[in-house]
Amino acid sequence: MTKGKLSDRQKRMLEFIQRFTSGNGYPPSIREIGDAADISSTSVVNYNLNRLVDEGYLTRDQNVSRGLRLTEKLGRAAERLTNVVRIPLVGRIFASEPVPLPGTDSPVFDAEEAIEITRDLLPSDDGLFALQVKGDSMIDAMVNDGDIVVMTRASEWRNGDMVAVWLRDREETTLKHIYREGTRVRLQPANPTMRPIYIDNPENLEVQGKVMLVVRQMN
Amino acid sequence: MTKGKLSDRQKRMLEFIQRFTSGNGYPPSIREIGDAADISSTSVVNYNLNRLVDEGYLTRDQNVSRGLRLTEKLGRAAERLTNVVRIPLVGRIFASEPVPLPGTDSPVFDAEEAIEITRDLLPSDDGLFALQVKGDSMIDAMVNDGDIVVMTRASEWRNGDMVAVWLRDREETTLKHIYREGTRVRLQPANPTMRPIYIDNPENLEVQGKVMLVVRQMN
DNA sequence: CTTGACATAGAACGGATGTTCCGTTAGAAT
DNA sequence: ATTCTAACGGAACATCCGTTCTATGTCAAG
Repeated sequence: MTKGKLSDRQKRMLEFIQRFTSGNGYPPSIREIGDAADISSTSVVNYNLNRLVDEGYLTRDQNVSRGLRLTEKLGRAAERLTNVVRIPLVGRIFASEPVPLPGTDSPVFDAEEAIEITRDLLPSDDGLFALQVKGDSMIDAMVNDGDIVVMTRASEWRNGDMVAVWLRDREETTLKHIYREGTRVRLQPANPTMRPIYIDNPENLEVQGKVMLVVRQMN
Repeated sequence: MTKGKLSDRQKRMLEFIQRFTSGNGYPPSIREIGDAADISSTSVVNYNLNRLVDEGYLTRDQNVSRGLRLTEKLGRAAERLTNVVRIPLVGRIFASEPVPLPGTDSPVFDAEEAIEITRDLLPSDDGLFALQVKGDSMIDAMVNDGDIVVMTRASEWRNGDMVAVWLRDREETTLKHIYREGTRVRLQPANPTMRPIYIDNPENLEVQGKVMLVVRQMN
């Protein structure tokens, strides 16, 4: 075999490994590969698997059944797998109520509802939760009824962040860009035609989360 | 065990199976699960695996080493792989120019720039392309500068759809909800506080795509 | 108390699966 | 012709790994 080129057998093997793995959720055994690629001897399969390792298409774990995985050179299965973040949809967000926060207890698989977001849309990937906006009260934040807002629980914020805040005196939740200006805080609507709110008493301000992403689905 | 609830052991097992599988590319063996979940007996691991099958968290293949896979209830590797749609980012959208449409020639994977979206956010999955909004001119559609709009090329539309239209007489692109009303067409801004536009002459109206999804990333 | 369902532990069994060894063939180089 | 190497086939071997069986403890129902 010329270096860098694959024989027909090896191509069939790779193809089968890809198909089998994505179909079954686990890789094929040596004998299963042999059957699929018309190779009667397990040693030959083993031999060619090692060639494929040499060429950088596979990695193998010694003495482990089905202990192979495709490298990035081919299907980026493992990569894509981690490219999706599962975010629990913990509730709805109204203007008239504080943001419902997720319990710290709930592991991922207890969440009844969740949405999946590709990681490249998000800067970080933990402490995330999602809320569905109910009502038209967030239109000054350019957020519609039905939109899904993905937030981090982090209570620290930097100038310009869009945050969900609970205003104690007004008893109101809003989404605004937040800026510290000397002793007071400016809450700036995303809609540039609308006026900011100024908060002089920090007691009235409760930052409940930082908005990372807004998703709007048309039906 | 109460039906529908998981014991601590079972949670540990699931968590380990997830971690192991995504880390190694193949599922763990019964004994590996036992070691990780502090279970000395393989039969107990087997027993609890079957319970997890009963609860719908797993499927198993008989007499196959590492023959496990997580079900959709958790998020399955192979499924997640196909659960991502790659959408070409074909350009930017201005108010002052028609929507740039993707060439029919370019296959998905040749696109230099693309975004990946999980399929459950989208009703269909072909003929999709994405545009980044430039400028504040779409704020009446509740769409901000920098937002990404995912559209279908389909030129047919139904009442209530949000579409990208090119208005010939005004030489302007806008995003509006569209309604047929007798002989004329009503273009309704998403922002409920704003007034609709009425188009009497259908010649002036060119529907360039149907908006399926709007994504806003905060930096 | 007795019973039965449930969860667990340990051990043994046997099939599934990776590994190794030996022999053969084909082609290229010397 | 001889030699070397890559590739292959078959079989035996060792062990990895799923399955099964028996025994034990718990707890609520009868």
